[in-house]
Amino acid sequence: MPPSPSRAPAKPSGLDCRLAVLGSDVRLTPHRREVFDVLAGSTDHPTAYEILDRVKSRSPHISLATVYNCLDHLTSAGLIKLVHLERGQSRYCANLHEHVHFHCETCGKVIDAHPNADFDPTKFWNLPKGTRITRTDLAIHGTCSGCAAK
Amino acid sequence: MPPSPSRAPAKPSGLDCRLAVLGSDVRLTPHRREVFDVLAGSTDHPTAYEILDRVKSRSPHISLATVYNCLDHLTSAGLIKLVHLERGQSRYCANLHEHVHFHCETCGKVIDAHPNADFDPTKFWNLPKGTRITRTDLAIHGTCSGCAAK
DNA sequence: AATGCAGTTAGAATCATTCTAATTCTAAAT
DNA sequence: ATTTAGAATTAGAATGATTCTAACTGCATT
Repeated sequence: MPPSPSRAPAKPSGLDCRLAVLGSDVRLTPHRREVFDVLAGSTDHPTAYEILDRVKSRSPHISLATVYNCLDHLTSAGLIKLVHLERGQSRYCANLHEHVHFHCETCGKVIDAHPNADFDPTKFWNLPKGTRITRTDLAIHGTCSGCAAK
Repeated sequence: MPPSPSRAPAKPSGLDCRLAVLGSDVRLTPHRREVFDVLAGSTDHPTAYEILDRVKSRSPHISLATVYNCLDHLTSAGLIKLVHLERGQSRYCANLHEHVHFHCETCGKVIDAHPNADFDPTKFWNLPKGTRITRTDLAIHGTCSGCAAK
């Protein structure tokens, strides 16, 4: 309904830009773009509701259902990642570099940690023969340096 | 306040047995024991609701709220583990050996995989100095050998 | 026996997410 | 330019998972 205000210049229309990643692709509609941009500009792993809040400043009429919709599309296209650290709300992350999530059990903060060496899960764990791995999610729980200092 | 810690050997009733693990302890009430036993006898990472179903054969009147209650107590005592692999229901696991979870995205099955080498997360990821780790959760997603064969 | 408190319960309440049906928009075909 | 089919979007309802509430039970200490 909100006919996007400022459409990108070159394209026939803002809708027709696609981004191919990992073999998949998504139509980057204005809302999907905004959701993606908001997430890409966040380092705090926001929830769907927090993303709604942030997108609202640009698209005041966007609905929560649309945010979920956009997030689902972006996730299945591999443009963002879904993170489950606790019960309750899912969190999202646009950092596509290989990384793991550190979750502070005291303040709830989630920090990305990047690898300093090659990590191959099959080196450490015995998976049944024939298993195919598509992705690994490592969550490290504990106390962040700030909370530990107190 | 669970009465006196100095309650020695002779157990006046089934309620009074405790199990100390990792510094924490729980009163193993009959329900908590049953919930624990059901989980310990399962290898499929059941949800709270599935656990309710299984406990019902022994305690037909147990309620879902009590199951959640027991699971929370057992979890915070370190007797069982909470597993988050997907949106939706949490799953529980009584395997306390170091292991990771393989999640088949096709059939939904969750398989425990055990280590064949020492795994030290700090060897691979740069965490801010001062971070304290209490536990790590590694989820490996993919296709299990059965599904991959098809 | 009286008291106090943890454990238990059913059901209500809440929270997160998904679904539904109506509507709007886009892209391709006329 | 118009039509058309299908995708996107919406508000609100519905569902599902979990937590909360208030009442009740039963053990354990007084």
